[in-house]
Amino acid sequence: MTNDDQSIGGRPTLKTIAFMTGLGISTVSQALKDGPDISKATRQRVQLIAKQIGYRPNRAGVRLRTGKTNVIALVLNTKEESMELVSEMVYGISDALSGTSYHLVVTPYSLSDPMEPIRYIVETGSADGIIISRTQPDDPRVSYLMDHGMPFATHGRTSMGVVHPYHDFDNQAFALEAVKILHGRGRKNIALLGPPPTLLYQRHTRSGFEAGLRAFDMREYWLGDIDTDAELAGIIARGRGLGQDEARPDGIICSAAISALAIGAGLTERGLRIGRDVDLVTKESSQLLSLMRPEIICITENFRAAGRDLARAVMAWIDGADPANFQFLAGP
Amino acid sequence: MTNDDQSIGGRPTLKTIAFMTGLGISTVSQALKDGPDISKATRQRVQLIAKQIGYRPNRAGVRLRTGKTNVIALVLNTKEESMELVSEMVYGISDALSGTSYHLVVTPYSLSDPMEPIRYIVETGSADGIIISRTQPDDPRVSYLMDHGMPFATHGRTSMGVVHPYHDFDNQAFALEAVKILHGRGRKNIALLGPPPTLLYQRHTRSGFEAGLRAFDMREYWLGDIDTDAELAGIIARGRGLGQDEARPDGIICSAAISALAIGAGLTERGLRIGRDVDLVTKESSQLLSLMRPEIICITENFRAAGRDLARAVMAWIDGADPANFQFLAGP
DNA sequence: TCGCGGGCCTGAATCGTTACAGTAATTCTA
DNA sequence: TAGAATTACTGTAACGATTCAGGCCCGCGA
Repeated sequence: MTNDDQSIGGRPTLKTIAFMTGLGISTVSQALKDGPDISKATRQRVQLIAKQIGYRPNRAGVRLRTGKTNVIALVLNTKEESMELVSEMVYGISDALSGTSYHLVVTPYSLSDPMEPIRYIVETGSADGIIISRTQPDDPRVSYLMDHGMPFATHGRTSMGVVHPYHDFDNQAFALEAVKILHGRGRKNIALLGPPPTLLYQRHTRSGFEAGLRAFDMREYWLGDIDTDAELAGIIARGRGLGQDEARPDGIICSAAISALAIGAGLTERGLRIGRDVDLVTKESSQLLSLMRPEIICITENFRAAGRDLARAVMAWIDGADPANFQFLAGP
Repeated sequence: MTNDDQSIGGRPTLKTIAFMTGLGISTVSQALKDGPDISKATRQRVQLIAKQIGYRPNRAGVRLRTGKTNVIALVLNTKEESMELVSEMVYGISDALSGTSYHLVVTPYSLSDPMEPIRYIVETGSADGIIISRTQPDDPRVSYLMDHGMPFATHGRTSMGVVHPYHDFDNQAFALEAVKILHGRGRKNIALLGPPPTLLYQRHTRSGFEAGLRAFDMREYWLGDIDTDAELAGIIARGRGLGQDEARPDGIICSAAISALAIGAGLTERGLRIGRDVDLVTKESSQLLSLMRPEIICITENFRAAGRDLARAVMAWIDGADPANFQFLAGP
């Protein structure tokens, strides 16, 4: 015999409530989830007691029996993710998860293989849904997750003809808007420091940028083979180089706050004044940049909202909703 | 009868291995953890097969049976935590956790009550250990966790006469060093923008600051009732105010990068040049600040290392190690 | 009055794991 | 060589939850 002594301590279980109400364990279980076979009176009685004693279902028990983990996993890359993204995304997700039974597990990976954490989660069934970032146009993680029937949502879109939830910033609109702003300030010769070509939003950015140039009859200053994922030192050097170039750009559009800072630092070193000699337009996700460097023009990307959308999308998919209904494109 | 058909699909369990080896389930369980009652030959055989088929213990099963969750919880405040801290701490912890059976659950709270998430975790037993930040001199979370026998580690120290693991940046040494640097640059009249007095490291910072002033025969410019937790707008305004003050400081020491930026912005607005009219020394945790404002003098605080230390400390405590052995003070 | 269908509740089986009390077979002791 | 001790392994009972096949009782129709 084990602990039949329900009066003493420990965390309440169904057994505790069963003992208190004089009902059977299975009755209590059903009553708590408003099963139709249980009389209304009993349901209310059970639920009242449960609330009184602060009953909370044991996650391990539920998970073992049903396979439901009540966990959402956020998979991040240790190296390449910006600090704002990590922090804000975590908060956004937690926000959406608060009040639900879900917990947030963060699973970073430093290894070169982005599939590894995904495979681990699927194989060990350690989450009900996954949120991934740095989405690629043809992302093997997406096909893998689809194949294995694991609900997920991506930060950024794919171009694989697969329908899945995503939240994406409208980088095309951003780039177009940025060009427009520069045009409004009389700029003509524009450089673009965009994301690396492995990420789909590079194409969106590029496309918006080019559309803008055409619309306003401006020309591109080609920055060369450099992107926002490059080493900061390299970006600074590039900025320095621009300072010496006769044909230097008079406007620069940048897809990441930190890269804007870096290229700006390089320009400043060479005596170019931002906001006068050159205009700098960038995305930023906190008010930090615009507050501290008002001469840099900022367009806000809200990672917290992204986290919220993604978490809600994954939960909905888990609950059987149509993933097609959870594709968000956030305007600048 | 249920699925006795171990040959088909699904994730391998002890039962699978038992079937394959012809042994009993409990034998397999023991063999996998090198139980002394099992012959060496059998142990090796079982372990070989387990490796071959990629057996991983079911977390829910273990958790239900043993109560061990294999989870470390990181509890953060949504509002007050800096983005670098969140991001870097998460990575540091993950770093320490990788290769172990632990998962990291992040539990932010936006409510005013810092005890709430702590209570939740303890009451529902949803983690084996907890990492908390923004530690106060007399922190109710610490007493609660001690009382309930839940292993934890704090970012920052307490002054409660309770022995527990912590990782703290040596803010006393930082402040002293900062004063020394300012002295080396010929500064005399120093202001301190420190943390709020509710946090213990305010005292450490203050003490190092005052020791430095005494050692180098410098004097303090009293900033008034303002700290690094203040609204940015307020800090900027304070910086602006300094620009108009005849007796203004010629050196400012700041405990947070973002506040340094803010006060710097205020100073700049009033035409004071940082690095010439005033020197600004601050802590920073990423290279971001040096990029934004190279004229600000930076001393690095490494949150990633903090996360690593804290995670290791908690795991060790869970394993029964003496918490007194895991108190880290990181030099500037 | 008999039978039958609801309404309301319960017991048993199960998820994967571990702890513990056995149980054979073998070896050792006297 | 009988009995004790050791070795190597196994069955059972939990941990807490859910599911499902009953079971009992009552009322209603024939």
